[in-house]
Amino acid sequence: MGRMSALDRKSVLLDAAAAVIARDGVAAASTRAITAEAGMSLASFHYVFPSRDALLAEVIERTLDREFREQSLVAESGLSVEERVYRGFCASLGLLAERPEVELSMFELMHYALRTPGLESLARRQYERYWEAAERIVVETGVRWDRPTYEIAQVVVAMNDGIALAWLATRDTEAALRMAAVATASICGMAVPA
Amino acid sequence: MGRMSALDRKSVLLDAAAAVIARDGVAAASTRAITAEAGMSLASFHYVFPSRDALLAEVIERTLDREFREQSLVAESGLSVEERVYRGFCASLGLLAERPEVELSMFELMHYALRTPGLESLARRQYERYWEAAERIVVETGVRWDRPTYEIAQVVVAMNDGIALAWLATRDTEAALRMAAVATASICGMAVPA
DNA sequence: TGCGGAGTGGGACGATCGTCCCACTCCGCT
DNA sequence: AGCGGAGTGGGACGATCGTCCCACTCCGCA
Repeated sequence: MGRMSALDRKSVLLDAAAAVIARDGVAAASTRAITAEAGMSLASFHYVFPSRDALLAEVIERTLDREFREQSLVAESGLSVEERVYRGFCASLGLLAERPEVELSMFELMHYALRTPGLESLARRQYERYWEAAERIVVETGVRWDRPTYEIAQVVVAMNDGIALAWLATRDTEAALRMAAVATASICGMAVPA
Repeated sequence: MGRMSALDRKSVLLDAAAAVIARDGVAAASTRAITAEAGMSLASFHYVFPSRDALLAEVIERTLDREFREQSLVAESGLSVEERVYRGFCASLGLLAERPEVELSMFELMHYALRTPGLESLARRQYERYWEAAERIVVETGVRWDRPTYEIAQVVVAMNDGIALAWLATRDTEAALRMAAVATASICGMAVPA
């Protein structure tokens, strides 16, 4: 590994860690596995990060932040609310089917944070960011709702997570799509007709 | 540790493993930690189980089986469907608040199975048992539904999981109760009025 | 009352873990 | 051109992991 600034190295290590975690799980993301994935020596790790947990904390922030960024309720004009919400769930399912390991590692990271002393607050904060990101999407729809948008957002997140977990465990796409349809109806039941 | 049959020992070890996993997580459930919890020597472990993974597989079956056994939609007469479904979600939330570690370990075990070669099918099978158990409860309500009961059950499980995950991450009980209310309305929207 | 085998304890193996240390290299500045 | 410090590599530390082995105990049956 050639020379590079500590900042670049940090970024490379974070990417490598995310890759290892997605491929082999959090438990397999040892300092050695991460540096090997990044193609650098073991010493470089502690030159940039004080500890493995410090890196994992940053991985959690970075990974979970990227999660919802890729998603947005398709705001094509001419589509009904139901159509847009349903497409949103389907898009989420598409991402899931495309890269199951990534979504699985998302859950793992959350649980790792919940288990690790000093990182519990990180889990809480990240989940609240989930909610905020979802709320932003809910607001973007322009639909009027019969209750606060953040409540809608929380329900969307919960249903999305529940469906994702079910699919990860069973790989039953039909069931997931059915659940998405029910979730859509449930969400849209809270929309106030224009 | 005195003498006991291999079968008793197996049971004691399984209980000890479940306790360690609930308290400290799957990653901390080493053979040493488990045998120490059970108060027996390390050698006894491999006298009963061929490997750590073999024990964990049995822990998964045992633990997840117990999960839904404790739950049932309160079938008190004179209560509306909405009331019963909502109470069911609340009962689930009560269990969650009472022993968060147990529910957290449930998720962890599921993810461990999904990550471990040879145990993926176990995860799938266990989740399908989840569905079956939930369906049994749904059928017990005696309510008529506008679609197959197993579809209702799958939605119930997904919503329950989604709400549980949100609560574990944020410990926001108010939000969880709100989501339970929305989930209830969603479920009951699929009930056919008598 | 022996005796065989099921059950038990403690130690040891090699592998891997997170972390640390120190000698070395090489870029950027004077 | 030389020099200081940021950046790098490889090896080593103690701890812990899963698994194994062997000497030992003691119950149940002949």
